[in-house]
Amino acid sequence: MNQRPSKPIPGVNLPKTQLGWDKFYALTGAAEKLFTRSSFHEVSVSDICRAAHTAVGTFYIYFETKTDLYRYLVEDYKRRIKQSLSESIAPCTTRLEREREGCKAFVMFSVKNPTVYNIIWGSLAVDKQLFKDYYVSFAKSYARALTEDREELCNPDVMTLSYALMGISSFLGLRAIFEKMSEAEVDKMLDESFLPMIKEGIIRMP
Amino acid sequence: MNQRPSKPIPGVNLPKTQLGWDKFYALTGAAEKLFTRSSFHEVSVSDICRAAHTAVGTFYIYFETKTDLYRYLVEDYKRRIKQSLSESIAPCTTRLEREREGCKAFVMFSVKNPTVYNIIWGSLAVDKQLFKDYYVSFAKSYARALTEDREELCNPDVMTLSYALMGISSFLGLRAIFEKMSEAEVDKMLDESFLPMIKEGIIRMP
DNA sequence: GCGTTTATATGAACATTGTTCATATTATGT
DNA sequence: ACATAATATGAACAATGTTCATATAAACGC
Repeated sequence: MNQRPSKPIPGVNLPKTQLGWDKFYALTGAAEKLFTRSSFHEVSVSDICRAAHTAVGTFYIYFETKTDLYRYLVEDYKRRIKQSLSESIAPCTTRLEREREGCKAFVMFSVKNPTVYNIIWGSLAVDKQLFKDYYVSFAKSYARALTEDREELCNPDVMTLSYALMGISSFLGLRAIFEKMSEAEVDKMLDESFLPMIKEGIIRMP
Repeated sequence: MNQRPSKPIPGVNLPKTQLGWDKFYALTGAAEKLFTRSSFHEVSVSDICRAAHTAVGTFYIYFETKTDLYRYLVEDYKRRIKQSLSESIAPCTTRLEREREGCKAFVMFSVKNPTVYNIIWGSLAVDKQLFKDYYVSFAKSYARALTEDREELCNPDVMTLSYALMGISSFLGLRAIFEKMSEAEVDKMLDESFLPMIKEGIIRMP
């Protein structure tokens, strides 16, 4: 389930024994769970340690600050989102299908991991550069993918399209969380509203 | 410049004398300035009070908690954004124009007040309910407005449209901040990419 | 004007937080 | 089996959000 980080993360000291990894994942898992219900400043380090059955000192072996644990969660979510997207898009053959399945993957990921918004958008309050890098890099790879399917697009401005599509997915995911949507409801929203929107537009022209 | 809140805000005790209002705006003004550079958790109540030349006790006359001051700032941005939107949309006669001018108003507001993302999205790291209330109420009023122009829409699902359009505006605003766009560049993006998108869609259908 | 009440100002004091540290225990390599 | 590195622990510290008793200023009735 948990995948060990490949590249080093500033402020995070990765364990070197199995016992260490157990404690490490106990801490990150407990933190993620606590952040789902409460916000960053409502969760204390001792809350996290109590939930993970560790002492406070152990926390500071692996994370230099409480913020660094948060930074680790950002990187981990980024990896998981990209993986979920590439897996769901893989079998698709048209851009339309890729947009539908990509949007669905993101929305369902959001429903299953509502904390993703706290982590990604909340990164604005932690490290603005981290936040900007996240979306700029996401937009670039999105634009690259759209360029490959450019003959299937109405408009050649793939960068604006990328931001618009990221915005749509992000806010539909937000709504899905707010309304605790089931997968069937998400499918319905995508088929009855999202697909018509990207196929025909929003405003009916005479 | 400052406009006194009309409706009561939970956790905020509005002043009843001129001296009170002076201190109140000194506190909110200092806080907004401090939150532009640092995040909610990095700014202490004593930082705010020092910048506003008030004692800590005075802070707690007007705000029950530090979070309640933040809540006031969110409400103030909401009011300013809604005002900017309604002013820019007022002269429009079609839904298409309203979407263009509404989107432009939001993007230009973002460019002129980049802190808006720190405050609104940062509210996730402060009070999740505050964040949810902001977007749920925004979506509702957006959907209400779309319903009035329903004969001009391709699709009757105004709630999904609201979230999608909020997403597009939000992310185009984000891009405009990242790339420090000028008003001319924003106009170009809206005319060459945003308008075609909502008029004809994104995927070219056979 | 004067007296009373309400509103506001103040910073020391308190409880809780993020963080550090000295010390004890466990794992690893030879 | 031993030495070294890695990990575990919770009491102690500095800083934070908040409260409170006390002092000053404004508002109001007469």
